[in-house]
Amino acid sequence: MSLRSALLSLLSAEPMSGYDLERVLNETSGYVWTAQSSQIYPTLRQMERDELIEAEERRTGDRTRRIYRLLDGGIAELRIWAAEPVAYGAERDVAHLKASLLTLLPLDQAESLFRAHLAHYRQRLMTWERRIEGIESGTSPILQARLRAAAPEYHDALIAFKLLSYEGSVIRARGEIEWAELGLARVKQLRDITELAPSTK
Amino acid sequence: MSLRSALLSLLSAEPMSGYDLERVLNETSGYVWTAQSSQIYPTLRQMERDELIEAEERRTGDRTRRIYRLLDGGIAELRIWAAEPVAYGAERDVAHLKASLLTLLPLDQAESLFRAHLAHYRQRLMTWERRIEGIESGTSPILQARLRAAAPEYHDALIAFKLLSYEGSVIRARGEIEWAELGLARVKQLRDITELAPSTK
DNA sequence: CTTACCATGTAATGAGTTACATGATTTC
DNA sequence: GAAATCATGTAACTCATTACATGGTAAG
Repeated sequence: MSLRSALLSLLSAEPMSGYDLERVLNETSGYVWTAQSSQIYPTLRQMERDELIEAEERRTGDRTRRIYRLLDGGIAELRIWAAEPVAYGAERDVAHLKASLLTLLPLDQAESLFRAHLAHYRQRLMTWERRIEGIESGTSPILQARLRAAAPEYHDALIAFKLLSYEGSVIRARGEIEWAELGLARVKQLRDITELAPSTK
Repeated sequence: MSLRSALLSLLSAEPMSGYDLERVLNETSGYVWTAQSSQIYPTLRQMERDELIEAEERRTGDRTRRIYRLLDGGIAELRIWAAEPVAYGAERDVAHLKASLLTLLPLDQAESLFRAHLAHYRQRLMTWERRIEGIESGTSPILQARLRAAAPEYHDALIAFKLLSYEGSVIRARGEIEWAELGLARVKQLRDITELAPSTK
């Protein structure tokens, strides 16, 4: 149900096509959820059948776009879902699993795992920080749409929670960077030990 | 392939049954991966067919246990998998997704989401910290098995990487706690604003 | 006129969850 | 002798990924 909620959430800002939703979900907004078109389009059709959303077909020459609009049922479902307590489940992380196997590998490969981890999350961190700036400076188009659609007394809350969402990603990215740096330090330590070992023996 | 690797990794410490593997994976070790028995047993059978592991059947009275032992092919596959770069994919988090929808809910419900988040990760944090103590004090049975199986010159690396794996979980839990506290602070702020609002109008 | 991007999907497969099934052994 | 826990699975289903299919429109 999470993808449905993510899509409904985006549609609560403004009506959009499946193509738009995919872009906002994956690129532009870098949301806390992602999906590919092959999952998005069927999900939209299903939500349409469930009367959560409604499509308006728009023609440009020979091509048809389906612009989806949120219905009352959709808002209701979104509210219900958001209010349900989170079912905290298993935490799985391939990078951390690999880290636990590093004793099987030469130290160089351990090092490159952490370097890649570091590079990845530094990149992510930059992305999220730029988004936060975008919200603070009012550049974010989806937030602008949201603010237009909402009564002024909700603007503070809208901005506060939107920021919070990205701040969560920032905190996480910082944690992963911290961990990767710890990993690199430990690899260095071990390298020093093994370099000393032959002479000690 | 991650579950296979997690299982192979545990079997590299010592031979175990499917039942043991489930317990170590989920409870005892609180590993960076989890799975239920319904997924573990078929996976073991498949790995047996692929000649990565080998089962020895043991009878206790009328009951049969299958004790799996790692084969050379299993170690090889584990090495290859660990050396492959991590395919960093989509990050999905239901709690963070819900947080982005909190404008739809009364502040009380926003608060309870963060409180639940806080409670959950405080619990987790305690678990991981206890495991780290267990490794440092040499109480962890699976680490003991690993150390028995490995040459002494690898002991430092074994402990260092095992610790690192848990430290990653600790860093993460701390981050989630930080985020939840930030969320609670923001809810409080908003509550103050909305309480003032009627008189301002 | 060709490349990039717009736009919507289907089909097959894989990974993981939920629910169910079955029975033995140990512990109190 | 009842309850907990040991022990191994099967079946149905959901969610997500990968690969494919198809064609239109806009920009250079």
